[in-house]
Amino acid sequence: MSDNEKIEEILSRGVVKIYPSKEALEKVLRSGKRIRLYLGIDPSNPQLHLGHTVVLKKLREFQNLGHEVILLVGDFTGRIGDPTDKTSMRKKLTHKEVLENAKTYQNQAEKVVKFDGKNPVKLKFNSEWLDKLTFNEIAELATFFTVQQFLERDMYQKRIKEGKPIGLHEFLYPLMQAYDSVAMDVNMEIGGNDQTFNMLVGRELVKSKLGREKFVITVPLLLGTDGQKMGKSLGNYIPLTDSANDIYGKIMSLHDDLVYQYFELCTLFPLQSIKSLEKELNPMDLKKRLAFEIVKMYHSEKEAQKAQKEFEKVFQNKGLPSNMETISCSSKNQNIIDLLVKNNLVSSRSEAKRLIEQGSVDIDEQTIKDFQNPINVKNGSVIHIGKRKFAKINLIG
RNA sequence: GCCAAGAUAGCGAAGUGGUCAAACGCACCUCUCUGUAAAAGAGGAGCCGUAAGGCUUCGGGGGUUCGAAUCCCUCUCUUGGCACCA
Repeated sequence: MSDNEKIEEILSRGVVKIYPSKEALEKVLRSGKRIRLYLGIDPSNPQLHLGHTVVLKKLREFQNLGHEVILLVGDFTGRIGDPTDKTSMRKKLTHKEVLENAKTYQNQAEKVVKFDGKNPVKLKFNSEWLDKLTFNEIAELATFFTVQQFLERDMYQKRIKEGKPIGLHEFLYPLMQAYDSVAMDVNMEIGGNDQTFNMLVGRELVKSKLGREKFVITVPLLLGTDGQKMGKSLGNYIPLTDSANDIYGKIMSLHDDLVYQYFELCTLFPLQSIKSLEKELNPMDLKKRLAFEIVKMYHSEKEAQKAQKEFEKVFQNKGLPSNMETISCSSKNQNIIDLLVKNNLVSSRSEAKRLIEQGSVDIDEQTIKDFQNPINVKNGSVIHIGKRKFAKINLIG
């Protein structure tokens, strides 16, 4: 692929919008100029999930082209709390916690961007300059914007309509984020679609203070595995720290019509190949391919193969997993409820009964229907609860 | 400081004296089916008890009542409006 083709792909794949325009940015990139760009990250939640990788991947592409990439830890802004997620008032992190979180973040992000070798990503903290600002300077920054400009933001409009509060400090947040761009003297910022407003405020400020352009690229927010907005309460995201088997399984639980999007946004698979695969394979096989690719990225090819075999074995062929928990019991005759509760396979006796009544507990392929009669177990018997819980019995004594 | 509204299960949100272990939606769990931990369909969802039944839950505490998520008092917190800002 020529550089120009690369640029074209970078500016179109997994991009929602480029400000001021794709053409303008393209021109700069083609000129061969090395630009400085950054991504801001939130240090209060260092647990990365697949959604975060979309923007990191974009960052990596620019890194590969030789541009200067900064990962900015928002240790200062984190204290204020981005109004974008209003519900959780963040607790103030200590400097030590911030450093630890940043490290955790870095360890996970390392799967996507490089922090070593030539042209490594630089890590910065915005408290470095935001801590030093005086009230005087803050007030001066504020003169560049009007209340109307800020109120135009959808979210605020919505809250006004609903009679919900808007904290004054929430107006300060975009301002601080904007100042980051000035302080680092960047040419570009990349962020999720939800950050558009904040990033554009930065663009304004760079224009006013430095008298030049700051480009902004917004990338799409990855939808959760169920096709809804990814969210904590929905339990529909995939943490990068998940085991290979879990990532594989969670991808397999993806809605069929999200598969292409995940390929596009989460893998390095060439778009053309995805399109042709889409025609060749049935949705399940295509999804398996996707799961494989993603596990490969965050674990290894070997792990991916293992995860795939395991999935086929356990879920497609209803077999037993290769590794399962072992529980010890001392007698052949067991009360099934006691056995489940004692070994923490279920959380309460009521739950155990419920599961048995629903026919979800098997021992050696035999469904347990009655929780009153004692059951017979052998050494090596396998208890299977629901879809995913397995335990092997180790008979002692 | 004053006035008002509100606090219900993981989240959102009904319920305004007994039929409320608490509707509904989302998430969750199970089963059936299948091409998958997909979709679809069916069911479940406090705890203890084989069961009958019992016990603990609707911000905290106290009260009224045969009986309270529901009424009263009080406290805490959230929010809106007003006032103060000499």
